[in-house]
Amino acid sequence: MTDFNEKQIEILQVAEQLFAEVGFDGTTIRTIAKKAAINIAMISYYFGSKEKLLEALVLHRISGMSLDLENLYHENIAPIEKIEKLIAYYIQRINTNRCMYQILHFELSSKKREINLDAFTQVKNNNLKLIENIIKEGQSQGLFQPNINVALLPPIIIGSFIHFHMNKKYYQQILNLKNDTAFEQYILNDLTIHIQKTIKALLIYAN
Amino acid sequence: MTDFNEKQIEILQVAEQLFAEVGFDGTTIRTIAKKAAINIAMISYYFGSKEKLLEALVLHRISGMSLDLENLYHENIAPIEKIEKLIAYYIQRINTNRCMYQILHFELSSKKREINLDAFTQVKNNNLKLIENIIKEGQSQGLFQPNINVALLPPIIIGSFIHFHMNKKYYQQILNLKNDTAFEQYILNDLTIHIQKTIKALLIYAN
Amino acid sequence: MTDFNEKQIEILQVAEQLFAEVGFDGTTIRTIAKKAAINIAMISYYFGSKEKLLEALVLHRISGMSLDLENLYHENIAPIEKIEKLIAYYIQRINTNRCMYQILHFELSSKKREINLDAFTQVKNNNLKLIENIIKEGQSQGLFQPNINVALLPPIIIGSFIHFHMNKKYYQQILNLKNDTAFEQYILNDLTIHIQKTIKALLIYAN
Amino acid sequence: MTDFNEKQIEILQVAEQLFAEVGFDGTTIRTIAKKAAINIAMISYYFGSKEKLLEALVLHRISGMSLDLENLYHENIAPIEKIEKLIAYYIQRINTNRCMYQILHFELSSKKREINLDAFTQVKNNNLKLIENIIKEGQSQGLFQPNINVALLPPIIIGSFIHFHMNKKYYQQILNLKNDTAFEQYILNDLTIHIQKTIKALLIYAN
DNA sequence: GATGAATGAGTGTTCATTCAT
DNA sequence: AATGAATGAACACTCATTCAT
Repeated sequence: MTDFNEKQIEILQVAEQLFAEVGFDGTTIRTIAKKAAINIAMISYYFGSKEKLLEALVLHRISGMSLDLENLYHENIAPIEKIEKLIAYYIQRINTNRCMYQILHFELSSKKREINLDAFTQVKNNNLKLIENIIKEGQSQGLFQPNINVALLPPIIIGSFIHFHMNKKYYQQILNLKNDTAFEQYILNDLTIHIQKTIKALLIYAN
Repeated sequence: MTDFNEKQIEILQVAEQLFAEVGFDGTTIRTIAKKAAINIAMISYYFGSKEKLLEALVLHRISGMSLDLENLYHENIAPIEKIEKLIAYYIQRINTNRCMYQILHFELSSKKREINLDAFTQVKNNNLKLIENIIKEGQSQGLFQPNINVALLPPIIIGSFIHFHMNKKYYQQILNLKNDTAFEQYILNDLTIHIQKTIKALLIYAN
Repeated sequence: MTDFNEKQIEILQVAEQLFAEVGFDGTTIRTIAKKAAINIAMISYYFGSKEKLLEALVLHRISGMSLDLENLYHENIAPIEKIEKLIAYYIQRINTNRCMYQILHFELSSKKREINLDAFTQVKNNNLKLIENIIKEGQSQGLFQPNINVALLPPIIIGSFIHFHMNKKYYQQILNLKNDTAFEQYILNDLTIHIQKTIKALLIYAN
Repeated sequence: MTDFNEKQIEILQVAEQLFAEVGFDGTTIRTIAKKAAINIAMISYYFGSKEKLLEALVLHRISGMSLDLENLYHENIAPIEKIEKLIAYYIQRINTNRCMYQILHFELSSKKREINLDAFTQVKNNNLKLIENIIKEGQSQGLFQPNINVALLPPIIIGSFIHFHMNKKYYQQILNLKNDTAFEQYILNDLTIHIQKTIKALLIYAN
């Protein structure tokens, strides 16, 4: 997948952080160059242009956003447990790739650039398929409700997480999370449990 | 609240759309000026600077984002119905203020500018309080589960919506929504119902 | 013709000299700005871009390159005298517009830029027509040879002058012209006479 | 004369064409390198710098621009015929070396670079000497006029040709020369005859 | 109160050249 | 001998802002 050298990787990492923190337009190649300790010309030299750097970055990182949980489906545990595991893993995965999600969120809604997001679509399809399979299994066993709109489950999981993280300062305040570690812990514990509970309730509860 | 003249309102409207579409950094005051058919110098003249325009915009629009549902609480209907009504109203309200949400989402996570978002915090607190009251009512009647993390309900509602809308193209494709109207309709019908169902299940279902 | 303000005229003059001396590509807008004592941004501001400055310059100056000798044709002197007067005036005119000729010579043969030279074509056509009329007059009076290729007369006049001027250093040396004044004088006297003599011989001499 | 290897020759050829077409400043070493299918570093490596490449090119090509017509002088034909032959040969020679003439024309008038053009001066002196000898022969036989400014004959020949070629598009249009071949043929026939006629008239006609 | 003209700082990019290999 | 990687300097241009009127 990666035919990037050490310096290129360094540039990609720095760019990812900056694009996430201050946006693509808010990031100058001089800032990237300084932070990555490379010459300004290197970005054009390596990637062609600032915009192509973004494209390269997205392509480079997007593959790692797929849920590689093929074996989860075949585990000998109840579907509800699979869902729990999946959500926990999903959230942890989003959390890891938070920067890229931030970048993509902006680019998806921006009418400014037209970057190729086919790879991202692929990832979303893969993840959706995985969820769908587990749901179907639970439905065939009569454990889950029949009328589940599977396509709208990722929005709940991802959306809740992203929104929670976007409003970090607010939630740190009202939930009395005094530092970043506490916030991170809250995500991996309370928020995860909350989302698990929510999805489980939706799957099981007959309305 | 508004001591803005006609031209200023026009600028704010144009700015809101552009900031939402291409971001703050991606928007030039020349673009705003051209679209609003005013002189370039007017933005600095009226608002002080581009950044202060953003602040003025946020302040100007944020008040309208509060859920004005004081009377809903006192309506003589079951708490579960109140929740349903609240969610429908909430989503419709977010949908109306979509541009501003987009802007705020970026600014909240951006480390670039330090704009005063106290008013937004206030709105969030108000909305949270409203939800909390209805939940408590339901709980006191033994209709809702006791252990509800109320603070995490808005993330589900807003987050799901925002994520759904951010990935508009993707969902239009997989849900076969052929135009913008169909997409809008899907939000106000299917997505709303889905979120209502999710929250209701969470409130009622004992895990 | 000119809707340029004082500063714009200044820029055009400086640009003309520099484009002629070191070429368009050899001239930087910084050099122009410094020499014209204006801000770098002014060139883009006034003319749009460096290339558009060139176009504006050509358009601005080209009209002055037409031979305004309508009355010469109606003067009551022999055609041969008209030719003499025309050549003297022509050379003096080219000499005055030397910079622009230099620029145009390069642009005409350059495959790099595609600037609109219709106005220049017009000028050439006008000048050619004027010469043609005088020649025809001389021919109808039996003074000039009948088979004159009129279109090839300007190349002799202009070409000789340009080539002479291009090789200024060389001709200064072999003709012992010790300074610029002497060189200029040689052009207006000896070279002019030489070209007049050449054209006259061609028109009169039967081969 | 040439101690250049195959690759160097290739570079020189490519450079000559590009310098003529888009100018020295308009040509990048990357373009040369790509067209000559060599590494970018090779130009500096072989020639020292881009500027030194130009000098090497001029030196390399300039020797071939001398009129090698020593035997013409001793041919047993009338001086006027010698002049005719010389002009035809001269024009054909200039036409062959057109690219180099273009380059030199720009460099001669450019105040940017200071390249050594002694070799070119030598060539011009040689050519002038040759013409001078033939003229003197004609004068001593009483065939040519006595007061001929020999130094101003090359400007007529070269200048006319160069100017004609510079304005290729214009003359193709007004002379109805539909393609490059027709244009080339016109040069070798009509233009050559025109210049021959002009010079002959000047030499013979008593004014 | 309102604006056209003007500006300095900063943008992404390209340049000829160098250097380690 | 030859080259891919790398670089500092310079490029044309755009930016938000200011100021005299």
